[in-house]
Amino acid sequence: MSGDLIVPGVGDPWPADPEAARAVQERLAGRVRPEALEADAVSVVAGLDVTYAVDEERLVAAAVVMTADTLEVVETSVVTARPRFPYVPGLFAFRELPPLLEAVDRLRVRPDVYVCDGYGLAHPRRFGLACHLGVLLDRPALGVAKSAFVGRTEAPAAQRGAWSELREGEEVLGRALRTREGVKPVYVSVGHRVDLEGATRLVLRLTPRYRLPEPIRRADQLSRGVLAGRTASSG
DNA sequence: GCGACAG
DNA sequence: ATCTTGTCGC
Repeated sequence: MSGDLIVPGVGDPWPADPEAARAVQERLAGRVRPEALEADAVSVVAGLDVTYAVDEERLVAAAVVMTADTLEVVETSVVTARPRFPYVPGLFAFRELPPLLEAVDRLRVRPDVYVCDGYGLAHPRRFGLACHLGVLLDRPALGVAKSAFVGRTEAPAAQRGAWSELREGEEVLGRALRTREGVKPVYVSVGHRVDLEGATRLVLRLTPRYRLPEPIRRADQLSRGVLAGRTASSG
């Protein structure tokens, strides 16, 4: 069932170059299965993020599990690794996925949704990091990016909650969502087993104060802290 | 061909 | 992404 999946690990294949990586994306893209997500019913989420060292010789992946209602941290995990793939726009899942999957694997609590820092379907081959992670785990996942990569969008209204479609021609790839009044929007897209409306509403639940979803912010802080040599803190 | 290009 | 403090504004 999973024998042909590209999963990191001893003996598992991993694309050696961009061409092979793109082929992997094109093949796995067919496995993405959007489905309705009842955002208000989500109780536990995991925010994922990766921080790089200056020279990019080392990277730190972090997973922060939080309750969706009170945004309390339930569990965290951190994995340090060396990148297995160069950074290429559209292919960074091949850099971040190995340590992220390891971090996810170490969690004892299974979150309802994985919130990724990057794109889902809003990707050149419709298979961004959120799709890749979601498909490999066959679990709900969505992507939240800080800038646009593919597609075009009109600026959403200034108030929090306003959004506009991110589209390429007639194809809707995601939404530019205003999570804070008057602040630059974030780009939300479907990863796996969620829909755009549900993803949008969940992201709004996770952004009561800052521009980025709290789980992603916490994962970012955690990975940065570890990379900087700071020990696990409680803040 | 040229520029732009998630993190 | 990363290098980096204070500062202006709601």
